[in-house]
Amino acid sequence: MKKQLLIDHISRHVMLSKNDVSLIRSFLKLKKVRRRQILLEETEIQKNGFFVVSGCLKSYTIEKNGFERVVQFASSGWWIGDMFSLKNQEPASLYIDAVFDSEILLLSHVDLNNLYEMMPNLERCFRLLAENAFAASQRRIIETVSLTALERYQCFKKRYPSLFELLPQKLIASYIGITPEFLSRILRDLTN
Amino acid sequence: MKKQLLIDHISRHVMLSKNDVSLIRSFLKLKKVRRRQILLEETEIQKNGFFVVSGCLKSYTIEKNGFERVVQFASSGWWIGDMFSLKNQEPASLYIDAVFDSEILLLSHVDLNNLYEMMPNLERCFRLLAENAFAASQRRIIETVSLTALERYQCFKKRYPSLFELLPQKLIASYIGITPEFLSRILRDLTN
DNA sequence: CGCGACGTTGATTTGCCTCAACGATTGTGG
DNA sequence: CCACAATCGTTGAGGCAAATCAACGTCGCG
Repeated sequence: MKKQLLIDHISRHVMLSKNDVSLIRSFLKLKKVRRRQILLEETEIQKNGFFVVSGCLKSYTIEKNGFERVVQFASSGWWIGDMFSLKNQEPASLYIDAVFDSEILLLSHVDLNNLYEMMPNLERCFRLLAENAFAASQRRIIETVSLTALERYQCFKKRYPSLFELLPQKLIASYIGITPEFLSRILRDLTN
Repeated sequence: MKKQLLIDHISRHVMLSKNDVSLIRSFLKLKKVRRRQILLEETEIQKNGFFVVSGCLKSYTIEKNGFERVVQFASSGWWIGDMFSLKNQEPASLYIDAVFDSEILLLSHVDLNNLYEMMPNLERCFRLLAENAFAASQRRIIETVSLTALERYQCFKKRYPSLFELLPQKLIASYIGITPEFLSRILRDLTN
């Protein structure tokens, strides 16, 4: 069943009792979303964390000129959200929408905090997740400022091969911080 | 006493019993470091997390051309480290050194994990810290790619006013991802 | 004192963006 | 099922933000 994917995901980090498992399951809600469907908008307060079962979501900002700047992709087995908004229940600064038709699990901020009280193990799991996310994010900052556009492209391809195959070029360009036109030129020059 | 600063820091997030406090204190080691003293080098495995009591540390990478790229500053009351290395006991990809003469507290990876077993509260504290660090890091990625050099400079000044006053211009330039020469030009144009 | 680190400035180059136009593909409503 | 719109990738011309390289003044410090 769909919820099992999340249980497996958590179990990879910490041990869960049968009780824990059914408790967690009871708080999850499955949701199907269609391509381009928006799940979170800027200034909105994010109540639920999103865990992707199938398909793919992305978080992004919209700049003055209307340009979408992708912050993160999340395909099967990944969490996504606006951490500031979720944690502090403040207005979000990110948008989140579906890149393809997707299935996701919702876990509310309130329920998660209740689960922490009941299961110190779960708190450990989310500590580890946050630490990993932070480390990856630090690495991305370094890469963003110290690599060229081509190097960032190759880096993305190597690190997320499955995403790389599915995503339109345009979104990859946005993620690595260049315009679609310039990515197109890079690829042309690469194969001449 | 110096260790109290860290206790206060933790107490801002979670409640600690007297027992907890003395247990934590027993694991801390105070260390004085001099300006430019290196605390962590690339490929080294980081055993201790660093909590700054006074002075200022920075983490950075060194690029092919020898250029130092600052990833993070940490002044009084901040943690700093190579999260990947610390968590997984893998070779670090960052250097850490002292910007000024500093005093820091060392907390070993192993001791911290033992403390987690004894104090679920502490695990909560570090979950919150990691989540905050991740959120801040995400925000920095957005700013890095979507703001101009001048805007990033003003952003830094506003967000870290105390650091801003102390740090040499060169290091601020490195942090916001430009050359010292270009920052110099920006400032000249700003005050004409 | 003399050296090294820092900030400044000029000249030149370059990586990447902007704007505009054009096929190819996708998808969608009539 | 076709026609038309929307989206995507591509290409060209031109422009700008920021890097590079080199030279020079200044200051703090050993």
